[in-house]
Amino acid sequence: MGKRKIDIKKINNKNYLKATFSKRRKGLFCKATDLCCLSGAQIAIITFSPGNKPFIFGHPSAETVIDRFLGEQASCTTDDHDDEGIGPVEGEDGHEDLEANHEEEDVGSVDAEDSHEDSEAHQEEEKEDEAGGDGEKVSVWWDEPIDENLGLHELKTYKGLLECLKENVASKLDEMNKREFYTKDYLAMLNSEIGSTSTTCQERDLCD
Amino acid sequence: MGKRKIDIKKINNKNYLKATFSKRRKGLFCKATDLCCLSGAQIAIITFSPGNKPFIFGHPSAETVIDRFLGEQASCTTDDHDDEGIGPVEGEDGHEDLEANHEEEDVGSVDAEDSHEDSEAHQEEEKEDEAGGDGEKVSVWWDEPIDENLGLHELKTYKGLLECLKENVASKLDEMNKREFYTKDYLAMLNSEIGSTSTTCQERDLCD
DNA sequence: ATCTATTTATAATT
DNA sequence: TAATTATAAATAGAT
Repeated sequence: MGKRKIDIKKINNKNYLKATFSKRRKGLFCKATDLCCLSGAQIAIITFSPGNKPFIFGHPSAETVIDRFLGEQASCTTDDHDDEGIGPVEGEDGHEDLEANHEEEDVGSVDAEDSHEDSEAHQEEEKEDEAGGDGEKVSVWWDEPIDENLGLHELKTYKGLLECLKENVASKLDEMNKREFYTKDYLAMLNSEIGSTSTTCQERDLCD
Repeated sequence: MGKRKIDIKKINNKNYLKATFSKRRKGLFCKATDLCCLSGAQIAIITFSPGNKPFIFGHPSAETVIDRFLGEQASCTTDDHDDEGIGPVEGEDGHEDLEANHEEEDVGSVDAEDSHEDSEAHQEEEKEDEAGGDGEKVSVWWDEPIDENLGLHELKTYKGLLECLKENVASKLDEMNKREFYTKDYLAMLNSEIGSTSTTCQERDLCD
């Protein structure tokens, strides 16, 4: 998908690696967003970059999906998970299916494509190298100031994101309620304000 | 990317929904595979289809990546995770970064694109609908019979997958060792045979 | 499931 | 590091 076909093998040039990872991770998250919006599927993507920084995508939230996964795994493994009942499904792919579920869950992919942040929230090895620019941060897009350089298009997108957020928050609270989730001060943050009405994240074209 | 541009909004037609989810999930996993192979990133993707069936992708394995994520979250949340210390990183995106890491981790994305299986392994609602064909299953591609309609190309791919598998299995065992993982009878299955040598999943073009 | 017509994603380049 | 552009890929619609 570029000016030239490339072999899918490890990139060694660091700059190229960095550029490629960035572009493709964005593309991957966009694809996930599209898939969520189109099908209403719940998706979580956890990536650790070559630099070992986490990039997370989730609808309705990464935790929700992960927990559901771990929960099902656990219930398959023993009878109730206790500590680390991680299970079978593996680094594979190649299932095929899809059922019904019209009505029930709508979409609402929450992710903010272009915002730069600085990294942190990790205790391991971190060695700055080169190609300065933006680090990253495990923070949330809705905390970012809005103004900046938002065009009409971005504003529509932002609106869509907020609608998705509302939906996600509602679902998350529901989830937390049911499973007595403890997500740090996440709850406190979300407690502030939220309605829980309609749905469908239609205006959401981060992937242009 | 089709004969016509479509709006990214909830699909209601069940057949179309099913077809679209299948195609796009495959595309998503392919993208993830490529990204893993190109950058050596660790990626886990958990999806619950509209029919609430799980489709998992992981390199080196979904559990490895999830566990790492939860571990880091936990260590950020309190000081050491105890039970469910899920944390902050949310349904967002928009980080930017990438470090060095030449040498260290090679790629080895294990997933089998085109293999059909039947679903099961879930206790919830399951209603067969229409558009017969392949159901799905939380089984593993390497259990599938090989012969079928494999062309030269597929065989090369398969070879690559097996190499990746070997690598992943080695890493998984290592992981299990370190963390006393209990993964159902997965262990038993893997115990059968495995070397642990080289690496790099070069022949891996499931995404044609 | 296969097959195109098109739309997207993205490798190179600036 | 953010554009631009030429191409390779992904996929919507149809078979």
